[in-house]
Amino acid sequence: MESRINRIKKQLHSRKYKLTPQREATVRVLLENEEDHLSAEDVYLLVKDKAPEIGLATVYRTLELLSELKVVDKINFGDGVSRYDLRQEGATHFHHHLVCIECGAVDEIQEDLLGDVEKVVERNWHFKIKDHRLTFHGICHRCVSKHAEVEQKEHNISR
Amino acid sequence: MESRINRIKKQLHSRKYKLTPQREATVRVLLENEEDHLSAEDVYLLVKDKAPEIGLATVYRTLELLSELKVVDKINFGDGVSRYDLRQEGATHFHHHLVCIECGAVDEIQEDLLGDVEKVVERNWHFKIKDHRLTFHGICHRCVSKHAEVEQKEHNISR
DNA sequence: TTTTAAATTATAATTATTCTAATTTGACAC
DNA sequence: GTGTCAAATTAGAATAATTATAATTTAAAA
Repeated sequence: MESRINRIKKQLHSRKYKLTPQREATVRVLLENEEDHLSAEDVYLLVKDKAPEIGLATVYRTLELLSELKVVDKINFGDGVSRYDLRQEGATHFHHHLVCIECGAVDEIQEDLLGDVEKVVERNWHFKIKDHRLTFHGICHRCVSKHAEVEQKEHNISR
Repeated sequence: MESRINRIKKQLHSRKYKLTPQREATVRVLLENEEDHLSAEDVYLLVKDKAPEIGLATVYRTLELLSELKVVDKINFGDGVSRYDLRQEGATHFHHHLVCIECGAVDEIQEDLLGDVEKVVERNWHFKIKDHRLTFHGICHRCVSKHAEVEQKEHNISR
């Protein structure tokens, strides 16, 4: 964790930005909640525990800065809120998401599934791809197996 | 166009909704601007020409209703605005987008590029896919060729 | 035509995000 | 260590997008 923060600090410095306490607290919150998909408000509330004097505007500015540096990616899942997701260190592309329309869970796919598709797009549409957003909407593995259980029960009853 | 509206009317009726003049005007605007990616506000302004008494809230409600019916898809390209995009009749999935980071243009890809990827996701993640959102961010063919022109000019000068 | 649930309007309220102006601070030069 | 100053922060106001409310109107079935 410390080394990760140090590397982000260096990234900031190389672009003449400072790692202020507020920024550091924000980064720590993101690292500690790596698997979540926090909104600016969520981050703000969590950062307040570490640095109670921080303002919401600072959180927004910090998240925007981290987006610029490609430390986080900003994404919108269709509710009206932007969410911020840590990018894996060294990853050149944003990872993919599975959004469950039943329970609302958001799972991640770190594998790059789009290599072939991107080749086709670059060749056929003459479009130079810099990044992508890929989200699947459907039913997550937990809800799918919940359905299976229910069906099993119904089957038992009808015997 | 009329037949398309009639089919949408039937879709509404089959779910016990009415095709009010406001809704019809909204659908017409969407059909007339099929290649654009209009925000609710954009739609509102265009509908006002046809039906000046319409309110913005009605446009929002209508667009939400059309989303439910899968006549349009709601999408967000990262500016804070939701945009509404007509789905091709009979298409089971939303089409893909190319967003140019230089000129802001949004182009569409109607081809289904994700067939194979979706099979992999369903098999490996046990996720039942219902829909998807795929957007590429990069440089559109127009801007790419603009770059090429500039390079050509620079080359000519340096001769 | 009448009836009635559904839809609309105008406006207020809410929510997310950005801006502003005054103040504070991190980091470098001395 | 101290002074300096651009960069960053804060609090709060402003803006923009979207949704809710309550009174009124209307599409369409009987």
